[in-house]
This record gives sequence, C-alpha cells and structure tokens, in this order.
Amino acid sequence: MCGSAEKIQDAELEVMQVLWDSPQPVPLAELRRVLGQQRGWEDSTVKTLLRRLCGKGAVALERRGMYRAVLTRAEYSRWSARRLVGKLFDGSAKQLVASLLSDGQLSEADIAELSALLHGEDGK
Amino acid sequence: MCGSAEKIQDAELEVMQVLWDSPQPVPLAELRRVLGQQRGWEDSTVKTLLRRLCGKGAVALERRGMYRAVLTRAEYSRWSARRLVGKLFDGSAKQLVASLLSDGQLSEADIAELSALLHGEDGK
DNA sequence: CTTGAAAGTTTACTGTTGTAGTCTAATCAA
DNA sequence: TTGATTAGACTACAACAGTAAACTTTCAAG
Repeated sequence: MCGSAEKIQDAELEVMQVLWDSPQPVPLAELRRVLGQQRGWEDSTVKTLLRRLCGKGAVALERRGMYRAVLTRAEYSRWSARRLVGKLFDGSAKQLVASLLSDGQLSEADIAELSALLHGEDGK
Repeated sequence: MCGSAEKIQDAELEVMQVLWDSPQPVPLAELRRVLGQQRGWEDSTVKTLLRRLCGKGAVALERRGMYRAVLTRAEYSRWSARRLVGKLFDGSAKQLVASLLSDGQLSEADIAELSALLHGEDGK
C-alpha cells in the first residue's frame, strides 16, 4: 500500500526527524519543546505539521498527545535515494556512488568499510 | 558564487533534463515539442518555466530562441546528493551507499566496477 | 513598409507549503 | 462540578509551484 508514499515536505521532515530520534512515541509537549527551540516554531505550527503527516499516513497518534512515526527513517531514506537515482543519475545507483566518490564525500576509512561491504560482508 | 543554488522545482527539472540531453543550446521550438509531447504542456507553460529558470541563473538565453543550461547536470546532481546525505543519512555518504547496497540497487557488475573505482582507478 | 508568426513579457488562477491564530473538546486538579 | 490547561480541529494567509491565457515585441518574407 505504501506505494503511494506521499512526499514529505521540508518542514514536515523536521518533525519526522524528531520522531525518528526516539524509539518511543513522542509526546506533543516534547515535539513542541524541541521544534520550538530548534526552529522557533509556534505550538500551532507543530500541530499543523503533525496533522498533515497523519493525513499522509507517515505518523500516527498513538494515544492522546503521543505521536509515533509510521514511516521509518530507513524506508524514507531508501525511497529518497531511489528517487534521486531515477531523477538525476539515469537510474544507475552506480553513477551516484561514483559521483559521491569524485566529489570527495567518501573518506579513506569509508572506502575501506565499503569495500568490505561490497564483497563478503552482507550489507544488510 | 553559485553557493546560493536556488532550488530547482520538479517541473523545472523536466526542462533542465531536455537541455542537459543536448550538448548544444536548444531552440524553444524543440523544447516546446519535446515537453509538449512528454508532458502535455502548453507553449506558455514551457516559456514560464524557462523564464523562472533564467531567473534562478540555471538557464541562459544564448540568443533569440536558443536556450542553454548554465547549471550542469553534474553540478546539480552532486549538490542533490550532498543534500540527501545531509538530510537523511546523517551526513554520511557511506551510509547512503550502504543503503543502496542493502536495497539491491547495485548489481554484481556495478559492485565490481565500483570496487575498481574505490581502489586504484581515480574516480574522476 | 506591412504583416504574420514566433519569441518574449505580463497577468492569472489553483493548489501546496510554511507558518500560525482561534475555537472546541478532553482532562486533571481542586 | 467547575475552572484551568492541554490537545485536537478548523480557519487563515502569504509565498511559491504548476499550469496557462493574453498581450507585446521582434524579425523575416513579401
């Protein structure tokens, strides 16, 4: 069903990040506190974003005042990576990796670890 | 100066793709033809998008009726990859690659080629 | 020159996103 | 039971994005 994965907007993503940073459902008060501090958002802004995210099925109201991420960071990240590859790397993830590499985004240590992953060590 | 890289919207990106697909400046008539066919856009839509892209400095009017991409696909792709990494992979390109891998986005052949790249063969 | 087509410019309209006020319903303490 | 606090729902509004019509300028052909 998640095929329809509605796009998460920038502001909404900020809310998801907070939810993702906690293994437990997060109380509204906490969201308000963190986002108010980090982004200077008013109470109603946070509530509006939560409402929109619930509408998109990315967040669920666990119980009164407790919100939980339905869409996981891993899912969304994977989906975003695929979309980027499709849009800008001609559908080739390899090209994306090559770009990261030539852009100096991978340190020597990263390369070493990735080499291991690419070979034996099952990446999952 | 391109530091201010204004964000390219989805519709605008379609236009860029056509420009990127040609090494030469592209005549408006051609853009209209391709985008009219691919997206069903009216003449004025294409013109509006071109104007907005010119405003963002991503496209230039080479001469009457001839448009040229100023922002290159490589530049924009690189920038987008960095942004994705920053937003969803904790700033670690390595994590993005690991995600692609565990998501099965890299074929055996891709992995072989990347291994070569990661080692000796300069990725540029 | 005049005119007509193509290019360029202005204006427009709807839906979405960022941000937030307000009103109502639920809850908790006294 | 009532009053205060908090959560949820509804409304708002400007900026931007997607889409396009209408108007104006330019240029080449006749």
